[in-house]
Amino acid sequence: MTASMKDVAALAAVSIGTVSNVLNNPQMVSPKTRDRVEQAIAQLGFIPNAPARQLRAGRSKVIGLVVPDIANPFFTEVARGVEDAAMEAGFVVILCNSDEQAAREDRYLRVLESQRVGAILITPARKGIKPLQRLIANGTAVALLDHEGGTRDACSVSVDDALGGQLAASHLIGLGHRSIAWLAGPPDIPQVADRQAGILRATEEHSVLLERIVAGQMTASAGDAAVDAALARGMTPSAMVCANDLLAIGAMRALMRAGMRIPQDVSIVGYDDIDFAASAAVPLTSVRQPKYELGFAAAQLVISEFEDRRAHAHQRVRFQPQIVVRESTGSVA
Amino acid sequence: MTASMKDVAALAAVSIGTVSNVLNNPQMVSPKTRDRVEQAIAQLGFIPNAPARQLRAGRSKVIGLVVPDIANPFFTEVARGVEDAAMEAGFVVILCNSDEQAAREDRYLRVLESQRVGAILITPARKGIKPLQRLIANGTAVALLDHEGGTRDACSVSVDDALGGQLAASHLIGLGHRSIAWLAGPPDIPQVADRQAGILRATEEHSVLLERIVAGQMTASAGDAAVDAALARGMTPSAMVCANDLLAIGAMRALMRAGMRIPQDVSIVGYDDIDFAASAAVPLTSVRQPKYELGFAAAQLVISEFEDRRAHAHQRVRFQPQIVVRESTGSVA
DNA sequence: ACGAGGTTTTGAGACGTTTCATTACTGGCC
DNA sequence: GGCCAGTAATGAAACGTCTCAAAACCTCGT
Repeated sequence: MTASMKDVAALAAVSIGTVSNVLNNPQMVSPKTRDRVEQAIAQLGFIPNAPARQLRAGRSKVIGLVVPDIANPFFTEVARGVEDAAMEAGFVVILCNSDEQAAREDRYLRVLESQRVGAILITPARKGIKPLQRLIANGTAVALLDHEGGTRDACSVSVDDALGGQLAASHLIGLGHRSIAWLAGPPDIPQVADRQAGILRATEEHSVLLERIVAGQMTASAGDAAVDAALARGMTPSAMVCANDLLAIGAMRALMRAGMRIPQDVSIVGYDDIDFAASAAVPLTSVRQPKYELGFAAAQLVISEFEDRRAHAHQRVRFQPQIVVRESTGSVA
Repeated sequence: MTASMKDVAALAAVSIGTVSNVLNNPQMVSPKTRDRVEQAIAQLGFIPNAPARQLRAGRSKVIGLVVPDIANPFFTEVARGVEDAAMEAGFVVILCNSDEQAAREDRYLRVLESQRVGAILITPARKGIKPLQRLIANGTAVALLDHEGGTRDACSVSVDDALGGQLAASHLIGLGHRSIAWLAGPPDIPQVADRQAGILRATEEHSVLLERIVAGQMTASAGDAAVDAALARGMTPSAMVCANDLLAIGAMRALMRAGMRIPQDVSIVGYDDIDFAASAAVPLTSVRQPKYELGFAAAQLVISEFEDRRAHAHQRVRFQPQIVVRESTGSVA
C-alpha cells in the first residue's frame, strides 16, 4: 500500500542503504544519484515510516506532556509553547491529562515509556518524582513544569510566585493602601503559599494591616462567598489581592453587591491575567505569568538534552511574572 | 538497558513466541507457563516496545488531533473528551495546532502519516479534505470535528449551530421581545452564518424587528466597539443575541456605559457558555454546546473504525446545543 | 504399547529503518 | 597501463514484535 524505502530503491535502481543516505546524509551521496533518488521519492509519494525509525533508534522524537488539566488556561498556554518548540525541532507532542490523580499519572507514564518517547515534560501530581527515576535512568530527557526542581536529575522550569505576590502587594502599597485583604485559596496549593509569602515580604517593611481570607476553591463563586462572609463580619480593607483571577471576579461581584465601587472604594488585584481579566466589567489589574514562554523554554530544554545528552547540564529556569495594571486598582481615597 | 521479550523469554525458559502469546492471547497458553512468564515480566519490569509493535502492525493506536487552536476554550474541552475516550481504549493523543494555516495543517498531516497513526480527528483549515484523501486511502480512520461532512469517506461530528441560533432567538421571543439585535461576527465564519440562519428561522414566524450588527472579530473589544457604534446611530433593541460570549461581554460593557441596565433595559444572550459566562457581572444567558461529548464521540467513532474497518459505516453525528438561562435575559418591560 | 486427536510450544521470517564494514568505482600520477 | 587514494554505493545485520506453519507434548481409548 504505502511505499517504503525498498520501493524507492528499486525505482531509482539503487540500494536501500543509498536511499537512507539521501535522507540522512545527503552530502555523502553523489548529486547524480541523489537527484534520481529524490525523484523516485517524489514520484512514489514516499513518507518515512517513523515507527521503524524509532525501533532502530531505540527512542523517538516525541515529547510526552503530562499536565493536571489542559482545560486550565494556564496549561493551555503552556501547551502551545511546548508544541511550537516541538514542531520547530521536528518533535511531536503527546498530550496527557493527569487530573492530579496519581493513578492516572502512573498509567500515562507507563504508556509514555512504552512509546519510548524521547522526552517528558511533567507537572507532577505528587511531591516526589519517584516514578520518573526509572525513565530518567533509561535515558529519557525529563523536565519539571511549573514545579521547582526537587532533584538534580532533571531540569525544571517555573515562575516565581513569591515575586508575583510581592509585585501585587507593592503595587497597592505604592498607591497608598495600608489596609489590604489577601484572598487566599486552599493553603495546600504550593502556588498559593508562595504568593502569600511574597505578599508578606512586601508588606513587612511598611505598616500595613493585612487581613487574610481563605476561599475553599479557586473559583469565582468561592471567592464571592468568602468575601461575602468577610464583609458580614465587618472587614473593610481599601484593597484586596486575590490568589487568582477567578477569585478576584467573585470578590468583585460580592463587593459590588454590597454597594462598593471598584476601584474608588476598593482596589482589586488578581493573579494569572486570564484572557477574561481585560474584559471584565471593571478591567482587572492582574499578575501575568509568561505561560507560553514557560512551555517553550521547557520544551527546548528537553530537546537539547535529547539531542546531546553529554553536553547537557540540568538547570532550573525561573521566570519572572509581571503586573498588568488596569482599571480595578487606584490610589487610596 | 530496557528489557525486551527476549529477556523475558530467557528468564522464563520459554520461547519468544510464547511470551507474545501471554501478552496477546493469554487463553492459549497453559496456566503454568503463563504464571512463569508473568512473573518474569514483573521481575524484569518489562514494558512492551510500542514502536516495534507498530512497525509490525503497520499502524499504531495513536489519534492525531488537529485543531485550529487548543487555547480556544471550545477545542480545549473537545480535546479533553477525545483524550478520555482515547485513554479508555488504550490510545494516545498527538496534539496538533493548525492555527488555521493550511501550511501548518499540511505539515502536521505529513507528520501524522509518517507516524502511521491509526486515526485522525481534524477541524480542517480549508473547505475540502483533499489532503486527507490519501490518508483515508491508506486506511487511516478519519473523522471531521465540528465540521459537517462534505464527504462520504469519513465520519463527521458537529453541533447544530442553526438550532442554537434558533434557541437563542426563540427564548427572547418567548419573553416578549419584538425588537432584537443580532451581533454577528465575520460572516465568512461558517458557524456565524449558521447561527444567523437559525435566528432568521425563529424570527420569521413572528413580526420581529431584527437588526444586524457586524463585529470585525469575535472578541470582547470588537463587540464593545460595534455596539457603541450601533447605539450612536440610534439603535434601541430590547434584546440582543451575540455570536459568542466574548462579543456578549463587550456588548454588555458598551450598554452599561450608555446607562442601560441588563436585563431591565436590554436582554442579552451569548453563545458558547464559556466558563466565564456564569461569573460575569451579570451572569450571562448563553447557548451551550456539548463540547466534551463532541470530542468523546468523535474519538469513539474513529476508534471503532480502527478496530473493525469492515463493520464500520461512516456516519454524521450532530449534537444539539442547549440554552442556559441566567440573569442577563428577562421579560420585555 | 500405540496411535489419534487435541492442546501447547517453538522457530523462523517479516515489518522498514539505520549502520558499518566491504566492495566498486573514479581520477590522477608515475 | 598500472596503482593509489579517495569517494560512492552496496549488502547484511540488527532493532523488538507478531504470525503462522510445524513440531512437541499430552490424554485417551483400544
